[in-house]
Amino acid sequence: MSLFIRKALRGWKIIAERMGLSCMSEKYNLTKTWKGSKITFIGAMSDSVFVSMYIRHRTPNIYVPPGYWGKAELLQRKKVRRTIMAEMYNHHTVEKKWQKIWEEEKAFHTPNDFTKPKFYALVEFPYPSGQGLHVGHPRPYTALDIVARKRRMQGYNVLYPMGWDAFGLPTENYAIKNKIHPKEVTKNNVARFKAQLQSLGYSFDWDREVNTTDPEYYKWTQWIFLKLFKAGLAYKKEMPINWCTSCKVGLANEEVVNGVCERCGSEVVRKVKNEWMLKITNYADKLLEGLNDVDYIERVKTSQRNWIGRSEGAEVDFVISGKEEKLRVYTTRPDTLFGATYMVISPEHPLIDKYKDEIKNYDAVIEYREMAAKKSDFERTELAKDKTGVEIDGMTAINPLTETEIPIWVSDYVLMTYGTGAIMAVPAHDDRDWEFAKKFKLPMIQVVEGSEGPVDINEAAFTDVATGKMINSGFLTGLSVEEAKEKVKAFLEEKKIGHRKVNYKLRDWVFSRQRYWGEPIPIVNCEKCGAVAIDESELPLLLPEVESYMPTDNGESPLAAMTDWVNTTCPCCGGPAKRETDTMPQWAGSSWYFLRYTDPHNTEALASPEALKYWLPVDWYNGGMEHTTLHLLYSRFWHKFLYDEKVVPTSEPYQKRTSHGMILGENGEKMSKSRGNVVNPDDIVRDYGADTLRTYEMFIGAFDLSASWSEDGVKGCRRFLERVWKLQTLLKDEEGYSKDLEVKMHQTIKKVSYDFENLKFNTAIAAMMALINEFYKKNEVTKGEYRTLLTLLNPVAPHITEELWEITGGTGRLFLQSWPEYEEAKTEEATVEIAVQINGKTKTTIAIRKEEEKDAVLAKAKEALGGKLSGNIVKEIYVPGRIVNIVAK
RNA sequence: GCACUAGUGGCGGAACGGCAGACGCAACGGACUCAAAAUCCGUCGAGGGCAACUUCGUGAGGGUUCAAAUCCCUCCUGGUGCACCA
Repeated sequence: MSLFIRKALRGWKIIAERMGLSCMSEKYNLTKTWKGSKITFIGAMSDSVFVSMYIRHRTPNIYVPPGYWGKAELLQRKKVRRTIMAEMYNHHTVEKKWQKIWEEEKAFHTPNDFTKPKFYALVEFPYPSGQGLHVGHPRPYTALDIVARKRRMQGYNVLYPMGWDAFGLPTENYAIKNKIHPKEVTKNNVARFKAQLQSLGYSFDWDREVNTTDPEYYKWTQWIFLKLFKAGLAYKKEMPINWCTSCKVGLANEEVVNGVCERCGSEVVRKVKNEWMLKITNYADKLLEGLNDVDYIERVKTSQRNWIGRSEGAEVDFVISGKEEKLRVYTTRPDTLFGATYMVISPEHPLIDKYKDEIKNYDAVIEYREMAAKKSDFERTELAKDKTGVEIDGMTAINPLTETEIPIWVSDYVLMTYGTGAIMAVPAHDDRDWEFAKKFKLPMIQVVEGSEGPVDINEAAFTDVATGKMINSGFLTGLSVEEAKEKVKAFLEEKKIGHRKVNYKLRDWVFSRQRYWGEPIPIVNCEKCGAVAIDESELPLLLPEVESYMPTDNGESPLAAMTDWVNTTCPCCGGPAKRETDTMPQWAGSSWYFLRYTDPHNTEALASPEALKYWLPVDWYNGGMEHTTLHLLYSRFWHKFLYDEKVVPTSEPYQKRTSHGMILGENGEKMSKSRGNVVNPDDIVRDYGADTLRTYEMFIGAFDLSASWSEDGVKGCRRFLERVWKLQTLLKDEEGYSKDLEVKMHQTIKKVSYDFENLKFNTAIAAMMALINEFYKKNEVTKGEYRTLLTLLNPVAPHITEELWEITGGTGRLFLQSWPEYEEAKTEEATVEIAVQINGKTKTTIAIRKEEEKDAVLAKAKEALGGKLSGNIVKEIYVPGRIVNIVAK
């Protein structure tokens, strides 16, 4: 920045201050800079007016040096003042004023009035990160704030709460790095987040604020864990887990993203550790069935179904040649059993060790196993194209149907964690087996043909289940695939060589974390009694104060170093015992927080039965797509468990689930510090106001799709609100709607009401913009029209509309008014303009009354077409009130 | 690879069987200004015509229909999720 610009900037700032105007950030002084030889210099500004000046670079008569600012000031002062007084909206004062009033009047306090109809709106509570609020946060919050405000106006008792999902790694990592207690870090972050959210004017009931790190809260998280433990759903298991080399914690499968740690991005390796597990798989069917009774967007249901991954198949036992031993496989295609030409077991399969003496190439097999173990799950699954494997020398199996001897291979494309860790390979009808067989030149037998006859299985595997017909399959030949599946399953069961089996992709939830900043697991390990639950009366089991939050290299939690805390007595036998030092994952606290909101200060229970009965289920839950298979599934699992335990009255926690799209940077990329495209909501609130930010984020595009930020778009929304503000100058004394705008008013009420409930906020706002354009066209607006507009807009822009309501003499508070009603009959024009088409191409339009008969309309249409109509009329179509189409040859 | 989702002016997006481009942004022209900003009025998919008008146009190609951006089939491209799940 040149000295000249800097001086000029200072000059404008002084002028602005003298005029009693706040000054805009320097950022905006520099946004528009060079334009040909000009510098576009935006100097001081009022709260809304950019008082700017083009200074022709190096042109003395236009360049105004600081000494001449006096003159400029005079010019500016007169004009700007006038504009501001008469027309301009000061968001600073108005927003502050109403936020204060709402707080004092406890405007959005939610009574537990069990006699009124309820509406429970929920947004995912944020993780209070050190970065503060992201511009993406307000999108879902504003959306449901709109719905909540509208529902209040419609007479519902609305619960719209907010809280903090505050346990978690980033806080702990920050604490370690900066030597501040995580508790302090959390406190600061929460304070900042709260202030930021409050500056946006949300109608959250802050009386019900919850925080997962509050002992009064996590007491109940621990209580639920004890219930799970007592029900046998929490168990400890020695198992290979995903181990993050950097965080030194075990991760749930769901937390591993592309083979690296979701949190830190470090490599994830397999490591055997004794971990707490939750048996979510016990609820797989219930979680699946429950989806039929809820109103989730299809995308979410599909994701959950795919994640649970239920498949119906059969387990089949293959006899190992010359032994009693049987090799059990799981298959979804038992119908293709006649085509099984070899078997594959996973490198970790116990059969290998059991028969080590008989496997002639044992060393080669072990070498292969070690190679596979080095690979992370990511590599093992990623190298899809290039199959690897070793044939077991000295061991074969017998196909139970064909009784032929087939080889057994070891390959890492078979996973020990799914099914039985062994498969029968049918290369003719499975893509993976086909690739493997091609590579190792293994035989293929076609047992299914298409409806058109045989297909060439040398080209690709034939996997069409719908049209396939069995061939070369003994007693199955001639059947359809579905028939064959049934028949072979029955056969297997009859001969006791196999049985029906349902399998799931879903795995149990790894619940342990070797971390400090989480809920302590309320278990005591006794040498005599094993893992014993502590007594409920001892809850909450407080997180002890520690010096160091550093994870230990041996994978123990930092809590392990606290010997005073660790050493205790067994609640069962009274002997010496040690406390569990692992903590719970962040997902624990967020799995039930919506229950606590219903009765957040209850000390006797996680919430009173009355409150739960009244408020549940959550009527509308909005959150990110990224939580569909983690948080959303976990919390449904906990809820279903609590339902079985008769703690909660509903089997599903959320009646309706919607998802919002991401807000991307101005360049269309994800916002991130490294890309330098982060927008801070504080800046937008300061420069344009909370109402503008809210309006903009709702107007930015379809709610469920991602959208790119645009500062010009923000200005457009600001302009809209200012036009609403300035409408006061056109206000007429008349009540009610003027005749010529009556239809438009009813249409707008209908559209906005519908759109707010259907996530179409962008078109709702567009409709209101169109409405005020009508007022401006007429150059007047009646009181009735204006008040309806303000009411419709209030959920989106609560501050400015409340102020205008007061200015224009509205009684009481706007947010307490009832939602405008429309009459269906009045949403339609008496006369409509319809298109007249010839052969589907629009030629002209005609105006008709909507009740006019088809013949009359057609006659009118033909008259309007005049000479354009030629040839023989074949057909005449009239869609009432829509279109006339004349088909002519 | 599989699943889901999307592809429409200079841009964000409307319309989701019935007049494509609502609404907003940007741009351009005009009014007001010494000037600029702000504001207000106007133009704004492409081609052709002095004009009234006309032809073409919703990723590509086919199809269904009186009528397709919208429904069906094949393909291309982007986004998201999952990933050798037998």
